[in-house]
Formats: sequence, C-alpha cells, structure tokens
Amino acid sequence: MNKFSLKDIAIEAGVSITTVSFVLNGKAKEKRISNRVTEKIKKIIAARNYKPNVFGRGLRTGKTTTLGLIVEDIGNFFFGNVAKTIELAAYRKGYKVIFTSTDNDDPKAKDLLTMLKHQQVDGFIITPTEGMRDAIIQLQKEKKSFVLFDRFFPDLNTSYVVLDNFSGAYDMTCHLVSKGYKKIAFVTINSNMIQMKERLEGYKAAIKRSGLVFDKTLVCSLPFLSVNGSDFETLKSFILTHNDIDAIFFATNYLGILGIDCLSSLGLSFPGDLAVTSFDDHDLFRLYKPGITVVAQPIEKLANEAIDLLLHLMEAEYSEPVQIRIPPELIFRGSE
Amino acid sequence: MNKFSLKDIAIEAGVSITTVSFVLNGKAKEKRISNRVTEKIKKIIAARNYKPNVFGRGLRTGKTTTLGLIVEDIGNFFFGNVAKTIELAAYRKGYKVIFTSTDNDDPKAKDLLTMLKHQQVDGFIITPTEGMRDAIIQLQKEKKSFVLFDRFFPDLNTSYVVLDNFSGAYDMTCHLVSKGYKKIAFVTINSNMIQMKERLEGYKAAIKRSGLVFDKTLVCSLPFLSVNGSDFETLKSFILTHNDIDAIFFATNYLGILGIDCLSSLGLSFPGDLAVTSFDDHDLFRLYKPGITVVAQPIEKLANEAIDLLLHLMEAEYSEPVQIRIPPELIFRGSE
DNA sequence: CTGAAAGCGCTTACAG
DNA sequence: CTGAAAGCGCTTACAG
Repeated sequence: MNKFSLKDIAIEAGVSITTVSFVLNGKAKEKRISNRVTEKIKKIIAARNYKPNVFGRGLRTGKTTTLGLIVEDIGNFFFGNVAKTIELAAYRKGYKVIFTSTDNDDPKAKDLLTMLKHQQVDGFIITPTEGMRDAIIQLQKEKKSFVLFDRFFPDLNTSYVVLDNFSGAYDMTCHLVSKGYKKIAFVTINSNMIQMKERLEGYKAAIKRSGLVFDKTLVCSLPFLSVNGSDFETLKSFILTHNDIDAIFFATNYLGILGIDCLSSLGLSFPGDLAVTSFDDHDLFRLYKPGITVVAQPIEKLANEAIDLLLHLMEAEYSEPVQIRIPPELIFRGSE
Repeated sequence: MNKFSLKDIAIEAGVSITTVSFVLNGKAKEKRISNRVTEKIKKIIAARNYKPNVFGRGLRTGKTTTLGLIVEDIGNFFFGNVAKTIELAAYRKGYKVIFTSTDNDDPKAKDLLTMLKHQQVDGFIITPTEGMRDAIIQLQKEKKSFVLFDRFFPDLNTSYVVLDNFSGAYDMTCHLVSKGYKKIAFVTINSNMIQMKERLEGYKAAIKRSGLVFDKTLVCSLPFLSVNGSDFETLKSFILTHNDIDAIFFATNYLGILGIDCLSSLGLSFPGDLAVTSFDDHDLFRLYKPGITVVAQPIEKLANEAIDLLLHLMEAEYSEPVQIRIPPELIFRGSE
C-alpha cells in the first residue's frame, strides 16, 4: 500500500534518508537543511502522498498516535456519545482511538488494558471496573498517561474526570422532598464503585438533611446487567412490596428505562401514583409522557475534559494528577 | 513496558532467537524443534508473560491483528450496538478494533479510510458515505479485505452485509394499508445511498401494489442530521400542510424520534389522529405509550455476519465478494 | 549543510 | 535439530 518509503523519497530527491527524515519531522531548521533542499523534499512528499510507515516509526520511537478507550458499554447511550465526542476530538488532533467495552467484567477489563498496553497506545481513557485497582496502580508505576473516567479510586491519587455524582443525587432528592414526597425509593446497582456509592450517599444525605428518616429498605440494589433478565422481576416485586413509596429515583439511565417498563407493566402512572426521576438523560426520558425529570450528565463537556486532560498529560514532562468534577444539570419534566 | 524481547527469552533459554520465534509462532513441529527445547521456551515465555512487540512483527509481516470500523455515528443506538457486537466478536478472536464515525461527512469519511489504511489494519468494516465510491474501488484494487455494512454501491461487486431494506419498507407499508390507512406519508432523509433508496422503493411498491396512487408530495425528505435543528420545523410544517395524512412511516430511528417529538408538540395523538411507524427499534419506541410499530433490524445478527464474513475474507486466499441480506423483523405495537 | 550507520524487535530463507 | 544473518522502515547520535 505504502509503496513509498523514506528511501524512495530520498532517491528521488537525490539526498540521504537522514535528510528526508529531518524534513519530515520538522527538524529541517534545527538541522540546518538548506531551504532549497527542504522545499524540494516537501514537494516530493506531497506529490507522492508519502506517509511514514507506522511500524518503522513505532519500533524506533515507541509512539503510535493511538489512544485506548475503555468504557463500560459502547452500546449504552451515555458511553456511546462519550465515545463519539472523544473520537472526534482525537481525530482532530491526529489520533486514532482503539475502543473497548468492559461490560463490567473484571477479567475482560484487565485483559483489555493489557492488550492496549501491548498495542503501545500513547494514552488511555479508562472507565475502570472495581477489580482494576491493581492494574491502575501498575499503570501509574509504569508512568503511562491515563485518565480515569466516570469513576475513580478514592484512595488512589490518579487523574480523573467525573460527574459530581453526590450533588446530582443530593439535589434531585432534595427536589423530590421539596415537592412533598416522603417515601422516596432509590434504585441502584449492586456496585462498590465510587460513582454509585456517591449517588447513594447524596441520596442519603439529602434524606437526612430534610428531616426524613433514612430507611434502607427503600434502597433497591440490582445486579449489574443481569443476563437472564431477572432485574425486571426483582424490581417489580420491590415495587409491589413497598406499596407506600411515593417516589422513585433511578440511579442510572438503564435502570430508569427498566423502571419505566416495570411501572408501566404494573399499570402505575406517574406522577399520579408516584413520582419518577432518574440519573442520566435519554430520548426516552425526554419524550415520554410525562417527561422524566433527570440528573443529566453534560456528556460533551465530560468527554472533552477527559480527552483534553489526557493530551495534556501526554505532552507534559511531568504533571501531578489532575482531578476534575463536572457539575450535573437537573432537568425538570412532568414526572415530578 | 515490554521489558522482554525475543532476545531476552533466547538468552534465558540458551537458544537462538530463531528458535524462540519458531516456538512462538507455533512452527516448532514444522521446524522440528525438539520437544525438550520447545517446552522449555514455552515455560519461559509464560513465566515472563512475554508478548511479541507489535511493531517488530508488524514491520516484518505487515499484519496487525487490528480491524478498522467505520460507522455513521457511534452515538446512535443502532450503530453503537453494532459496534459493541463487532468489538466483542473481534476481541474473542484476538483482534483490536479502531473505530471511527463519519457523521455522513464525505471528506472526513475518506480521510478516516486513509488513516486506517495507513495504520495497516488487517481488515475493514465500512458504512460508506455516498462520496466514498472511488475510495472503495481503490480499496478493492489494493486487494484489501473489507465488507460494506448497512449500505453498498449497487454497481460495485463488493462484499456487504445489509438489511433487506426494500422488504422491510414494503411489508410495513402493506401492513398500514391492511389496517385501512390510505394517505400514508413517508419521512426520509435526503440521501442517494442505496439503503434509503430501497426503503423508499419498498414504500412505493407497496403503495402501488395496494391499488393506491403514489403521491410524491407525501414523501418528506429531510437533510441528514442538520446541525441547526431545522428538521424539527421542516417536519412540523410538512405535517401541518398535509393535514389529510392518516399515517406516517419514518425511515430511520432518529427520524422516528424526531417525529414523536414533533407530533407530540403539535398535540397529535396516535393512532387516534394518525398511525405512526418507524424503521429501527429503540427503547423509546418500545416503551412509549402507545408503543411504536417498527421495522426492527436484527442488530446482533447483522454485526456478527459482518465480522464473520470479514474474518473469512481475511483468511481466504481468494474469495468472490459475498453479499448478505438479512430479513427485517416487524414488531407490531399500539401505534398501528 | 548533509550522510553513513546503528539499532528498535521481529520473521524467515538459507545453511549446516 | 538449530543458528547466523538479512531486512522490514524509521530516527538520531555522530562525523565531517
């Protein structure tokens, strides 16, 4: 495909490959290549549409202009749009992106990280699973450039870009309280990862601050993306058992979607029978009748902060870890 | 990172790098390396967790175990889930995937293809834009392994995996006719690409076969993802102008989503005021009240066919182009 | 102002 | 049954 190598260009220009390489890498001035020769070489490179071979360069320099992106699930609305934004920003800077989904599976996640390291990507954006803690420590030891995304390890001093999950959950819960709801259920996933913990903590803190009593039986924890579809039944029976609930707050977009499915199959209407709110925005929440009140994540902002930070870390000689929290945005709709 | 090279392993095993390379590439038997030596080397490779350097190998062989995926928009429900399935299948086969979104932008799309070629990916899955025709011809001349996805060029004999769009549109239109609708509007995007043409043709054919008269003023063509959001207004005025329409068929998921938004903001209800159906399934269509009747694309099947075909083409010495059409699945819900 | 040469890590034709 | 050596395409320290 790349018929042309440095050598071919050199022959055509009647100079050495060294000289061509200098011109190619913008070192013509520094190396004092004459203007005449520089221009001549540039012309030939353009005419032949010559691009340096990635392997030759990679072997020599260890650089790839490729980034590794690890998300939870590229098919999810949130992560899919995050990926889109990151890819666009990377493209504009001349980087390729290798993308991978962990599906919250620890062994797969670790395997993916190894694969990306082995692939010599220049930097990583990682939505870590719980079990990746050691692998992240290792990555840091190896002085790789990376930023954690959506979640992080509280006891590890790494760079990250996350939503301020605590205040998102806190503000939404306060909102429900202010509307007069008193029995507010919180439906979350069974995860120790910080982003889910913070959402739960935000909910708890708001309940307590409001003078209500935190009742742990009002918290429903589902396993992550159970394949057998048992979530639906679990949630249904939770709702049926707690028939005094007057509001439900779903902790992620797919829980909210599941919740709407569930409530509607139970014939419950909202906000009539109970108020419904969710984390994350989604076309369904926006267009459902009534619209669902949500804690929206500013997706483009989150993704752009992550890629910008990563590129910054990659070019910095040395940098202290940078930790960014983006405020969420509450969108009030009819579901209360 | 990869501290260990072939050389290190060779030194540790007390053999030449040639021998290690043979073992590494499963040529031990063929090259008649003794069992004793083979086992010893394998043990060391495992113990050191040695992985061959991708650049060294790539430079020598030109192979990368990396695939290039070009979709329209990774943030879209359809393409996001396609990407997810492809990535999973590729991962299981030991391939990495570099993914890119064209956003239906010709120059970007061509640029992405060049980038992927330059990156020496072993194979391509491409959702082409209209303007990529020449680039695809070129790709074929270069004997690259690739499969077109979701759409293809009718006058080009290339491999592809697509939905049978014609029959999807045809069947849905017939369904509407059978329900008694007579003024069926078709909302599509302004594209000459085959998948949209076939949908329109399917609609037309069904109208004619049903003894109705094809009325081109009932076809509304919107520009692809106009940034300024003018689609909403265009569609709105189309609906207002044609107040005798008794059914609308949206030709893609994002048009259907836009349509629901639009109809609902006009205060129109369905199927009361008019029937509503769409191409592609989506959480919104499934859970909206009433549920939206759709022509669903079997996403996993489409994606798996594409990746399987690509892998087949990659390992085949030579293969005639393979062209696969997957039948759509109509899902009937309350919107008629 | 420019070039010859080493070396990054690998695979494989050739030799024995 | 095993190894020395060439060469893939590049960058850069060194020499002049």
